[in-house]
Amino acid sequence: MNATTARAPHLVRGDQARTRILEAASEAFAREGFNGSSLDRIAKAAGLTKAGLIHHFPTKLDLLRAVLDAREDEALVQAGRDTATLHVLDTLLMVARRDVADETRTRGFAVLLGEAVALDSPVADWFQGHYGQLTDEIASAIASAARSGTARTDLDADAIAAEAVAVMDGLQIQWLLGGSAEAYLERLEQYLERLRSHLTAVG
Amino acid sequence: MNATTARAPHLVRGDQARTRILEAASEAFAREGFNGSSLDRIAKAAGLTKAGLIHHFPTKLDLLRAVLDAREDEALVQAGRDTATLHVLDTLLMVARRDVADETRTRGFAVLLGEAVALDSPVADWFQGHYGQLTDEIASAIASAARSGTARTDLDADAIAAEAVAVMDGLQIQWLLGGSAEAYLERLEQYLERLRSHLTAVG
DNA sequence: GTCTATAAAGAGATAGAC
DNA sequence: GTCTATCTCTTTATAGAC
Repeated sequence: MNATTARAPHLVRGDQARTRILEAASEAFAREGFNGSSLDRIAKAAGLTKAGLIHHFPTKLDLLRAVLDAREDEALVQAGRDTATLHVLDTLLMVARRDVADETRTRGFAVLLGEAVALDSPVADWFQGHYGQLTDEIASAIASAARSGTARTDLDADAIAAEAVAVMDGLQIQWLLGGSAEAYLERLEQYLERLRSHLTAVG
Repeated sequence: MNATTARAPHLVRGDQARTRILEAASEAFAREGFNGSSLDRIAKAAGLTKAGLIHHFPTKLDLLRAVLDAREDEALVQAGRDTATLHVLDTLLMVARRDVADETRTRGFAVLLGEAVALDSPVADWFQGHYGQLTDEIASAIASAARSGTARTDLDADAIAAEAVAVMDGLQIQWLLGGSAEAYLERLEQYLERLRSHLTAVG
């Protein structure tokens, strides 16, 4: 799928420096953003010099793209997902719980998302793809549930999916800006419950 | 309230350079973010040199704070707001419409918000205050409506307010990342209608 | 694959003339 | 209030040794 996951498994083990760099970069982005961070500091944190880092990632943008690709939301993409029923809503809550458990990574991506909103961002397309995939997955699950009689049929699955993703993102911002993780999860759960009621109510 | 609005009206007219700088900075932040922009380019866009800019805003951080303070969400804060009834929901839609009408400014603030999520951001407190004021206003309106019998009493006004703000922010991100402004407004309206039904339904 | 050394450019901020 | 000139520091990236 991407550069990271496409690498043969037997090569991953020998790639310790690359992994250390990616982790250090993710932390740096969470602390200072992409534009605010420097290759020198990231390299030092990863335990090598800037020139050593450049050997693995020729430009700073290459490093950013590698960090993004290394994420890839497994929670929804990998096996175990249920893309045909309203259990997607449960999956969303699981994704949020994992985000809370790994605050640094989540903060890093939130910062990168913010920077990607800038007009000339070179990674806007990455986030567009990321969001498109997520909302499509949710929307198709809702539509599928409607077809199978588990949900009402008089609703706009795309709009509902976009709204659910929006609530996740918006509440996550509030959490990262100083709110509590508990409030984040509680409010998301409360919203999803209400959404489920709405989706299963008789039209 | 802040440095900008506190300035006496008769002085505003003589402050053309300051105004031009703030506008140029807002545009620059929307294009390249805070960390990605430079005082030199902002100054040139405002029609003066970097040293001339520094005369008005001693440091880059001073400039950022001035841009933030120059916003101040009038839509909810100024006269005309209705903080005691569920008309706050209509006000939220009006705020979104104004945001759509001034995309550059909205994008600039979305980018700055993203950068503020970074751990060591010096303006995180500004956004905390901004969000706190907005959600408090909405929450108190909902609570007030509940007391007066216009809304049910068995709900968590703070949670609902936070959720509404989250939907606005999340949908706004989707719009700015490449979605259409129409979808943003339609989906927000759809959510607010459903929320109103929920708030006024019998508990 | 990692290093030292260096280039080349750009950043924020200061000093002082006008 | 705006300018020119400069300082100082940091940045990304390259060259070439080991």
